[in-house]
Amino acid sequence: MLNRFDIDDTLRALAEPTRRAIVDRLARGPASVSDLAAPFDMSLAAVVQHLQVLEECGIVASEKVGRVRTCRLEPGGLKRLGDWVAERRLLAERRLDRLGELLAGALPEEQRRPAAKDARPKRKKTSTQSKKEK
Amino acid sequence: MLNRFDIDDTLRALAEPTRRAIVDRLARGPASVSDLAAPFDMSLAAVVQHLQVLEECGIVASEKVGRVRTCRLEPGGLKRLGDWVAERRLLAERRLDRLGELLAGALPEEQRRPAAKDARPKRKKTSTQSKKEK
DNA sequence: GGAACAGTCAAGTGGTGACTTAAGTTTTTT
DNA sequence: AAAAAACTTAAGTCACCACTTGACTGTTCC
Repeated sequence: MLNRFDIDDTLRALAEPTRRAIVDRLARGPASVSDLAAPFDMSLAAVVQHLQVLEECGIVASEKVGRVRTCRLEPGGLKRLGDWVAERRLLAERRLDRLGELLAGALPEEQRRPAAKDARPKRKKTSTQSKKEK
Repeated sequence: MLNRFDIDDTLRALAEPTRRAIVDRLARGPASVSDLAAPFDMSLAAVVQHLQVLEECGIVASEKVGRVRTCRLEPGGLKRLGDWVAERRLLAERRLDRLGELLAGALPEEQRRPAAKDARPKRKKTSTQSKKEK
């Protein structure tokens, strides 16, 4: 229920320099829409649109009082992204750890193939292996 | 150095479901281009293009041996994003802490950070340009 | 040698999203 | 009451980007 925000929206929101600059500004404290718009060389309407995007994915919250809308960072927004990143890093790192143990453990110095699913006959062709990347 | 990658590319790369799915797959271990492409209902060329994007921002690395290109996660890629997020979260949270202390009135003034500068201008007397010069 | 495999390259297309301007609303100031 | 401030909404434009197709290169298998 509380997770009506998904990571896709979050990442798309932050994949934009202007919106990231807004986040940077808001990390230092709340601000009005006009304050947020001031540094940018674009229309106020454009900044409002950016704010809508940030709000729809839960990174920013705002509240209107009188004619002024005050925006602030919503802590949960960045947390969700941080968690997403941490998850993947952990997964990949643990995999590497296991691989390391495997390598340290029981391997002769024989040339090792990357965890082949099926054993393929190593027809070693000693000739030039052109590794042109790119 | 190794920091020719910037956060903009990283975030734009991950702001795309297919590329995130590729990252998820690679978090479980290396895979060939065809392996990566298999789950998707799109051309191989499209997947290759996604991989190029992921590689250009340092999230994925790959190496070609024979006719097979094997891709893997580059740990630094996700780390940089994690750091970026953590920075902002920390900034925002510390601000909230200071605010909380301030409200509680529990601090002798000499221990306080000069937070006054941080207080937002309630009113900008110089209501200069509501319209930009452009 | 030739077929199948694994990927690469280039050009083209459609949709999305970041802007614009222009007109409207609500609140505050004078 | 009128004007100004601070947004808000809508409609339109344009560039970019995800994806396609098709032709091509290099490698492995029979």
